Amino acid sequence: MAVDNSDKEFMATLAKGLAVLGSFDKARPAMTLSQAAQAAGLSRATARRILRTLTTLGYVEQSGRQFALSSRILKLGYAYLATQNWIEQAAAPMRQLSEQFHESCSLAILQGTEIVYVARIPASRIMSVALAVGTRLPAFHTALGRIQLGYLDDAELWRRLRSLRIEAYTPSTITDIQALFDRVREDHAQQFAIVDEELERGLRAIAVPILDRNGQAVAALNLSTHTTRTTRSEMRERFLPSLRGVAEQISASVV
Amino acid sequence: MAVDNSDKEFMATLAKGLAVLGSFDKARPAMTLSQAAQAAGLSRATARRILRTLTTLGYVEQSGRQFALSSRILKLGYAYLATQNWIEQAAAPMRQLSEQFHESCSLAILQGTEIVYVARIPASRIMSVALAVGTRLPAFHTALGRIQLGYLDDAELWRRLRSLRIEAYTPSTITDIQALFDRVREDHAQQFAIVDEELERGLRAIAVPILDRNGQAVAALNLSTHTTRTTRSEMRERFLPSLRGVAEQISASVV
DNA sequence: AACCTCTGTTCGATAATCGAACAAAATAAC
DNA sequence: GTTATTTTGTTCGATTATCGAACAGAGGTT
Repeated sequence: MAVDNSDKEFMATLAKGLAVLGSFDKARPAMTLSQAAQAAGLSRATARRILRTLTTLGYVEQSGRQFALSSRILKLGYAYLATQNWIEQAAAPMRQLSEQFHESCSLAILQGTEIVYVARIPASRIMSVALAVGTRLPAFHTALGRIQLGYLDDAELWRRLRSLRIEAYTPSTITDIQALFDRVREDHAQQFAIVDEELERGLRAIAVPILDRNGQAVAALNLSTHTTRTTRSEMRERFLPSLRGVAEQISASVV
Repeated sequence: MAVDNSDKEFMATLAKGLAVLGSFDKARPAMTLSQAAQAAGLSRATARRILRTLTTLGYVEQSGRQFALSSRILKLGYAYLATQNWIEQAAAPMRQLSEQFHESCSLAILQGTEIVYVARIPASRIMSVALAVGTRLPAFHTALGRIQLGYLDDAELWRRLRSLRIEAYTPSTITDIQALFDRVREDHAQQFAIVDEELERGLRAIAVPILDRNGQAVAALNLSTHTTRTTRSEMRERFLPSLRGVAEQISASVV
């Protein structure tokens, strides 16, 4: 774990504790003491002290030799959402949008080269992508990310492009960084992004930005579908007007 | 901040860091250094080191003299959801239920004397209660909580009742702890709970338990409505069969 | 029963962390 | 613009929190 040795005020113990918390994920829903030590890059004794402290505080639960996150950890994530009124207020209009088009509707914030989902209304379908609030996806290969990246200046956009670890998730993934740059600029000009199958076969999504009063993107809103259900032009013609309407509604409550 | 002095392995630095993180909330979306020190019960120098460490790690953002949670905290805060497949898989059937009855549908877990929402499909209505995942509400005054409390033995149920700080949220709030106990037992016997206006005027909800393979309640599922739209008997007759059906579906994916 | 893996505990050593005190910066009041 | 007040940044020696190797104990597998 990278520690900022130059800053004597940096609290390594806190960082280690958060590293342990952050090592639980979908692939590792529960871990033994030794597994957690390995996942967080710590000694067994240190990991043990951290896990026992987290258990005492209620953020982790121990069951036999297995440690797992407690639902109390949601309080930390919720605190962020609770401080963003506009996210709460987005839920109902997003639901209406989802109902109107029978597709999933999501709200996400750009963070570095990723997006993080802050609200999600799943489609009422058996074949529906299950994504929870908190999920992170690559920004350059999602409509939600691409439209927000368009609000960065060229220097910052290139900086993030160069830091990207390019991965071809599907045969459709754009991997040339100049092509990605151009696409971000085009999407910005038209004020919406459509991304097809760059992360997953069959997945097509359209997104528009949520703007603050200074005209800066603070988030993006999307509708996603399967390529067999909706064409790109159908998205542009049928989905986009309503998506823009709801985005403006949400933007109005952003401070 | 209460520190377990008896346990020499308890990591107070980690606990202090989490106390600072936990001091951000709806009432305190952003704080200065001194405010955070006060809110977390720490010295200014300690709070400063913690906030700067959290900022370096990306969980907090500094803007001038103000510190606020960063959206990156969602990764920690919602990692719990990522570790629970059954919650992800619940989203689509919950959405279908919500569509069928045009009401909000929620999934919540009991924790002490509170419930914490882990999934929510809001009704497609302008007058819809905005509740985010992570929201906590009193268990004894909600259908979601009352039905889960029914799975505790008498001793544990009384222990939690006695620790309850009774508050009359509305004229309809049950405040007599014997009456609450009786109601929990009755609801358990009938395997569903209906709660009317105990937390908020006009709010009526019906909930059923989500069971694990040992027949223990791990969560509860509800549908909520406004008292003017749906009567208690309509809930029992129209909502309950479908609610039970979806609850069984969700229970099947709980491990 | 033997072996292997994992966890619990302890200790002296190290360095992380503390917070008071003072300097510096920002804000408020006039 | 000036002055006063409030808040934050920085530093230091002191304290103690934290470290991890080593060993004992527990649990699981063969």
